[in-house]
Order: sequence, then C-alpha cells, then structure tokens
Amino acid sequence: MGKAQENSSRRMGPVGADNWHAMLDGAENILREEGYAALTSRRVAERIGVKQRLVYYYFQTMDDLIVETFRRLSVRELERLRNAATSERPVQELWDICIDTADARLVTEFMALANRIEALRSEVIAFIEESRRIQVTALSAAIQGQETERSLPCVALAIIATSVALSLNREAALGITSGHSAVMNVMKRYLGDLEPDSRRGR
Amino acid sequence: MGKAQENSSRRMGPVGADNWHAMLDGAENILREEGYAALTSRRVAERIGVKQRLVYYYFQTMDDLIVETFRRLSVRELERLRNAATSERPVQELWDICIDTADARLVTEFMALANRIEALRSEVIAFIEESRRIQVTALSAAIQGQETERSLPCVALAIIATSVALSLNREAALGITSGHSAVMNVMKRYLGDLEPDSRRGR
DNA sequence: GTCTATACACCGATAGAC
DNA sequence: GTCTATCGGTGTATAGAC
Repeated sequence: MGKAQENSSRRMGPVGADNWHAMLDGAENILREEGYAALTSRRVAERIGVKQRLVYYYFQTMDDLIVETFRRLSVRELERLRNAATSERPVQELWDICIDTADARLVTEFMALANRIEALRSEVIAFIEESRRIQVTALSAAIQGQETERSLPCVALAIIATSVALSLNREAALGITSGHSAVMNVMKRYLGDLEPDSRRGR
Repeated sequence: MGKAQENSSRRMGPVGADNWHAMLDGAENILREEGYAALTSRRVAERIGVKQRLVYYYFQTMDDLIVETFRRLSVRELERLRNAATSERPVQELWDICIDTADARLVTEFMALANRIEALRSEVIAFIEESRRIQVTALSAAIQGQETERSLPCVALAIIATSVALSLNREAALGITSGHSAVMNVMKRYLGDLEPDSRRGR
C-alpha cells in the first residue's frame, strides 16, 4: 500500500492500514449513532482504543477523515449496484438495494456535512451521478423488447424510485410509517410488471 | 405576548419580541448559508448586532432556539399548504409548493439536527404528518367523481410527489440537474390529468 | 507507529452590574 | 433589556519523545 498524501509537512501513516480502516469504522459508527456533532478526533480515537494524536497521523484533517469515510462507503455501494445490475433480475435487485441501503440517518448526516465540506460534496455528486448511470442502464436493458414504451423515461423512473426509497427510509427512522405500505405496493407492482418473474423463466 | 417558559431559574425575555424574531432569523440564515456547525449563540448574536449573553435571555438553551426556529418555519409552511389546499387548483398549487419549498439545504440541516435533538424530532414528525394529511385530503377531493380509480392511492401519490420534489431540490442544490426535466414532465402530466385545467372552466 | 503534552480557539451557560 | 466578564469544557492541530 502506498504512502498517504504529503500535502502538509507532517509525517503521515499509510492509507489502508488496519488503524486507517478502524478509524473509518469508528467515524461511520459515530455518525450513525450519535450524529455529526459527535464526530471528533477524540471520540474516534476513544472508540477504537487509541490516542487522539494517532488520528492526525493517518489523516491530515478531520475533513479528510470524513471524506474518506464516505468514499469507502461509496465504493462499496456502487459495487453492490453494479452486481445487482448484472444479476438475473436487475430491476428487482436494484430496488431492493435502494430500500435496504445504508440507513437513512447516515445518509442524512453525510448530506448535511456535504453542505460545508467541498471535497465531500464532490464525492457525493460523483456517487449520485454514477449510481444513476447504473440504474438507467439497467432499466433501459430491462424494458428492451417490451410492448409498451410506458411513457416513463428510464431516468425519471430511476429518480422517482430512488427518491421514494430514501424518503421511506428517512421517515421510518423517524418512526413514521403511515402510507408506506401503499407506496411500496405501487412501486413493487410497477417494477414487477417491468420485469415479469424471471428473465428466462416461463 | 406572554412570558417565556421558566424551566430553569433564569430571567427570560418575552416570546415573540423583536429580538426574539431577529434571533430566529439569524439562526435560519446561518443554517442556510453556513450549516449547523456555525449555528452558535455567539454567531447568532453577532449577526443581529447584539451580545452573546442576550441569546440566553430569550432562549434557555441553543437547542431551544433551534427548535423554535423550525417551529416558526413549520407554521408558515403549513399555512401555505392549507391555503393551497383550498384554492381553485389545489393539486397544482400543492405541487408548486413542494417544488418551491424552503431550500433543500435548510431542510437537510434540520433533518440532521433532528437526529440528535429529541424536541426537534418531535416537531419534524408532527410537521410531516400534518402536511401529509393536508395533501391527502386535497388529493382525495380532487379525484372525487373521476372516471378511473387510478390504482394509485392518494397517500402513495402524496408521498411520491413530496419525495421526488425534495430530491430534485436537493440535487439541484448540489448542481445536479440531469433527468430533472424528465421527472418534472412526468409528475406534471400525471397531476395535470388529475386536475384538468380549472375546476369550474369548460 | 504510537504516545504525552500542549497551544490556542471557540462553545454553552451563568453571575451579576447597569 | 442589555451588557461585561468569566468558568469549565471541548475542539483541531502540532511539537517532539520513545
């Protein structure tokens, strides 16, 4: 594994080391459980059982740590999406990922952080655009050779499905569930029609 | 105007006073422009030209100030929704409000804050539930006497429309716009069919 | 690689004068 | 009503020993 970025003149630890990952884990968990306000170098260190100073050995700044945490998550999520897109029932599986994706609270925290950390904003934008690209490609392939053009462009369906799934997750995290099953039924029915049962089956 | 809550034994200023409102204005603007991290008593004071101590004359804690800021916004927004619901073209106007609502960045900041401020979470939940109630009532009335039952429950449509509008706003704030016009067209067409032109007209 | 120790800024909240 | 002054806590980040 290579050496870290040597922007400032400080001695830096290797990217990808055990403690490097442990710090991302800590940051992710803190964000999920306690929110952005608790995401400090001291608490990250405390959570993984090292001293605060070590955080600055592996990361130039706290913002760097935050960006890296999102980036790692982003890579994993895009991997999941790409796998789903090449599966037997891509539409179904992509929807499942949207619904089952990293909990809404974590997403909310990153979105708020992206409002003030420019580098994070760039990563978020890249993630949204890439995941949309994957979704649209899969949807386009799925409706290939279907009788009706459905009057619903793939990109529109992708945006709608993603938006709805995120909202449902966010509301569920707040404890709101009224109307959720109705929406789920609508989405499942529509997406189900688009990809009837199995690709090869009957 | 009455006196403030006297929970702790501190002398408190009157709710609704000029400075009280000015502080909510300041908090709102800071949240919108700089994010939660910059929302401190000192910066609120600085922004409206008073000293930090005065913030604690009008609000017991910073959390109180934040909750009140959301509450004032919530009341105003629900008022807008209720007005739209009783207009000549409720569906159209409710959608317009969803699209044109308080900028996505502010919403994001409040959602993140709600993850850790219990009192704020309650307010957010109440707001979501009440606004949904307004939307569903208006939609139910709008499809009254329509030929088709549309296989799309009102509550599902309300959730979908709100989710999509919020996502479009959030992405636009990030600088993402691809696919947005396609979604807008889909939504407008569907909602337009639901409420053809004017209620009384031709 | 990991630590102790520390500089320095800022925050929430209060005491109490005017 | 609004202020000065201040306490105790916590944050980022660095210097430099081991």
